[in-house]
Amino acid sequence: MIRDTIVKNLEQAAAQAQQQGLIPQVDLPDIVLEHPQNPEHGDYAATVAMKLAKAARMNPFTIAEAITSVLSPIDGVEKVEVLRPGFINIVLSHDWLTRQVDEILNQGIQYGNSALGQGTKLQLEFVSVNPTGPLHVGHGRGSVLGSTLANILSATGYSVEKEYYINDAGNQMDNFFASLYARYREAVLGLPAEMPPDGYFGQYMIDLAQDLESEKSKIESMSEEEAKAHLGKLGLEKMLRQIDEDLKLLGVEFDNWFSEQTLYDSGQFEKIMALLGQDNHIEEREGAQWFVSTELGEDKDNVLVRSSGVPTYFAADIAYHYNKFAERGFDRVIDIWGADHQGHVSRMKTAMDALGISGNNLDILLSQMVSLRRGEEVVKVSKRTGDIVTLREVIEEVGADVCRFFFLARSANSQMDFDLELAKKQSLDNPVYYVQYGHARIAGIMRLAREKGIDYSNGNVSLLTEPAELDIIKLLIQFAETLEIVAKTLEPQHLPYYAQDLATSFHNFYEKCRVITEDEQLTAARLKLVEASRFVMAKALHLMGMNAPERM
RNA sequence: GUCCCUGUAGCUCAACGGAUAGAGCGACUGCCUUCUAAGCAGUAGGUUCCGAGUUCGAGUCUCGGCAGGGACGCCA
Repeated sequence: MIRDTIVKNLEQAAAQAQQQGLIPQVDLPDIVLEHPQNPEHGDYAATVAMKLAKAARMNPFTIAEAITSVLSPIDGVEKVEVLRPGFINIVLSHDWLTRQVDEILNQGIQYGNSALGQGTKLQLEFVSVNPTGPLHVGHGRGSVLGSTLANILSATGYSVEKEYYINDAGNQMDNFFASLYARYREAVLGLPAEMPPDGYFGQYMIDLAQDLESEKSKIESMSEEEAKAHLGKLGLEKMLRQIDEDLKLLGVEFDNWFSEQTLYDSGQFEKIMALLGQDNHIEEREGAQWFVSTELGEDKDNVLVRSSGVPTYFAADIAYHYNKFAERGFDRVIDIWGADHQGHVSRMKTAMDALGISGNNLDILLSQMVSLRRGEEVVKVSKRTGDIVTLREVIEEVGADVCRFFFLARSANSQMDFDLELAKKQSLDNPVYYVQYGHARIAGIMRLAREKGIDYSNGNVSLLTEPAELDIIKLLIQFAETLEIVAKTLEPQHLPYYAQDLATSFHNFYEKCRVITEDEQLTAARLKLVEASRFVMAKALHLMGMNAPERM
């Protein structure tokens, strides 16, 4: 990327300026290039001179001049200017810019990819909802976040595996089994039954029981324990299948579904307990096994194994994460959790440190709560009664693309209102369609070009001189930068905003510059630009898991 | 009480410590004999919750308030 080239050259120039005694030998800050808002300030701007001013005890303007005076020429850079108080503004050359159109066409669908991740083996775990009920909107947010990050991290050179962790062991499973068995007795066997007090009371449990009606004769011949286990196994499978289907509606798929139960079956759990015990991180109190995390800087200690002998969720999660790093060899792990798990973040990292795995290799993103609204009316959600609006209902109501875009465009750590009314009412003027319409217009032009049999392969891109044309090119070359920003910050909202900017600049171009005209030379050049825009626009949409429609 | 997230235009939200804080929706004014008007151009709309501090420079960092949400269990 030219951005990297410029940074490297500026670094060399700064070092050289120091060697020549133009500026004092102080530590050089990382050189950061930004895109100035004001086009008069060039295409890139460096602020290094201002940052050096204090340590160097020099006027930033003088520092900037010193650096630029020894800066060697850079291919693609036309002009380097120093402006008060000490900005180094960089203007790209017209020739280099237009050449990028050919470059994009050469790279095709690869354009925008980078080697940033250097093949780092990375696991992204998200959703991981307990399979005891259907997904709701909040889960949709996490799943869109996760799948989009996975796409972008793959494009930026990480070797990514997407995983869903199935909590198929422990308390909530017992509860689920007991609830299902009770519902089955009532709904299928017509017998009295008592739901567990903290059971799952949603209507879906009754539906689930009725779906298993074909098991009736088998169940009747079984003991209660056998029946519970049998129904539970089938019910769990059905729940998982439903979750999988709902996620697929949103365009979310996993590479691996990992069962919690296997941690116990494989001895993984025993292993981490032994490891922690051996380093004196475990103490027994009142019959329970405690992780002495206060000694590692945590606010409190946490139970790993209850006095009943049943391990806690936390303990299983430690074993699970140990498995990710130590057994499966991931270099880096990213988890996406709901904000209600925030209290778990710090102790999880601490546990990793205790096992000799740096918690720094574990990133935990929290996706904040989503509340549903219908205009002024707040859509009430009650977990206890199971009275929830499911993710599937929302997708069916507003569409998967709208759903994905709305979730993506908001930073994960902001709570959001999802207004169903707005998502639908706006549907014709909404940013989602604005972006997709940009792609459809592009496709329309290319379609016409094909119908007319226009060969633009020899188009001369240097004929692209209109500001509207150059604006698009400048945005196209920012695509890879945007993907890297997302990969570094793990904040995918930059991509939908980029896509909107690109759509704006294309719509503007469309209005000002007719592509297919009598002028064959210009037509060919512009078709190249349109085709390059199509690659990038389609890729941006696909990375977000959205459709890039040919027509609308 | 402690900890985490948030507070930016009427609404929903952006903005690696940089130059004149931006989009979409909503409001108002223009633009369709042309490759799609699901578009374009323009106008109005801001004490970035409040107060201190750090610095050449703060919506962004620090501290203290205020407001909303969340977490503080041998639940997950």
